[in-house]
Amino acid sequence: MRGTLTLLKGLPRYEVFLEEAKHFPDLDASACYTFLQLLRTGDELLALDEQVLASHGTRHGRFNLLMMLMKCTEGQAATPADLAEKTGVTRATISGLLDGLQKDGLIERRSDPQDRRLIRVHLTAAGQTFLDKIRPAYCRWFTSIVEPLSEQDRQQLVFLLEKIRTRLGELSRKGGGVERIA
Amino acid sequence: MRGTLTLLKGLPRYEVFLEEAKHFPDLDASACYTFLQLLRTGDELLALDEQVLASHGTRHGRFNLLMMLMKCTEGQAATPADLAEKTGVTRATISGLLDGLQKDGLIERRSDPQDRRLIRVHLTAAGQTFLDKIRPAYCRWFTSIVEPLSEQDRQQLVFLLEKIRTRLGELSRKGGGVERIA
DNA sequence: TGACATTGGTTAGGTTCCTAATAATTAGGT
DNA sequence: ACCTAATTATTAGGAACCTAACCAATGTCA
Repeated sequence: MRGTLTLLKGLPRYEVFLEEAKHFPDLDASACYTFLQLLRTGDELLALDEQVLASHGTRHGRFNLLMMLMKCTEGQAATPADLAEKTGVTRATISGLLDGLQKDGLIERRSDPQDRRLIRVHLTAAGQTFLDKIRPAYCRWFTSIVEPLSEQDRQQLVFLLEKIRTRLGELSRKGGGVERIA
Repeated sequence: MRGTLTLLKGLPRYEVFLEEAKHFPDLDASACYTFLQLLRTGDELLALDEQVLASHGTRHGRFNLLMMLMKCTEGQAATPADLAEKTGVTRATISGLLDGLQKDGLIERRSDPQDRRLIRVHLTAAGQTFLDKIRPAYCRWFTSIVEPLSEQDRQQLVFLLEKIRTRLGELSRKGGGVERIA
């Protein structure tokens, strides 16, 4: 959060492939263009999201974890393994994130008396306060992102992305999606 | 590249916000849903792309750098600063990436006799060979991603993403896009 | 009861990114 | 010419992720 106009990023390998597409007719130009646009949008969105979170003193990993903890208040408190599965990172990563959050007093680790292998992770009052402070601004930010899209645009976009995600799911179940298409 | 069915990832804070949207009517549910879908698709696409590159023995950073070097063959060879700007990472990161690529013999650093501060980065024959070997498979992979979309779908998707990216550009020029919207 | 695999959390070590500080070189102004 | 400012590449140190290896606690089953 220094430069503020960093993040022009944009054009890593994208344009290179686009140029390729002109010289090699066997390369499907529309596929190339669509993929690149998708990849680039995702990249820029993630980067800006990270930047927004950073401006509030947090990061992707920590924010996800806190949000997940807030959700899991009913019933037994979550264990690190639960959190790993739900946030999609490894248990080792959770350990590291919890260390940081605990040091900042946002979460607490309590060992489970029933099963002494388990750790129960609790959001502290400070953690809850922190989330309550951030969420309104975060909601405003993501609302402003999709603001230029009409209601119909949004439905269309969600529909198209759903198709892509379905495809991604198919491919990732195989060996990374490359060997499969021989 | 071990688990092959890793990458279920998916649902970090996304669902949590979706649930929020029900309880707080001031939270625009369609904006929320669209944003989350976009973020998640981007995340999954990037992750799978990384995995595909890894299966060919490379990674995002290195691949982008090599592709960029391949493009910049005409005229003076690129300097690390050029590459940093064009690939959208810092110069420090470029230094690290070049170290790795040089160790693997894919690039060469030559100092510029005119301006002795400058380093000229050259793709070696091995580097070119490496790229030539990877690109066809990479093209097949990304083609397969957008394959389920019709030509019209693709145009529509690119159009919508362009709108989003324009918005992202506007917001990132200000202070991360949050302070601006008071 | 005792071997044995399984499960949960952590640690160790590596990677890619970042920011900030550094040393070397060039450019500008007087 | 000389002092200062700007610019280049690099290093140092930190964060978030990963895989692999580890130990403790639990479950299983002869």
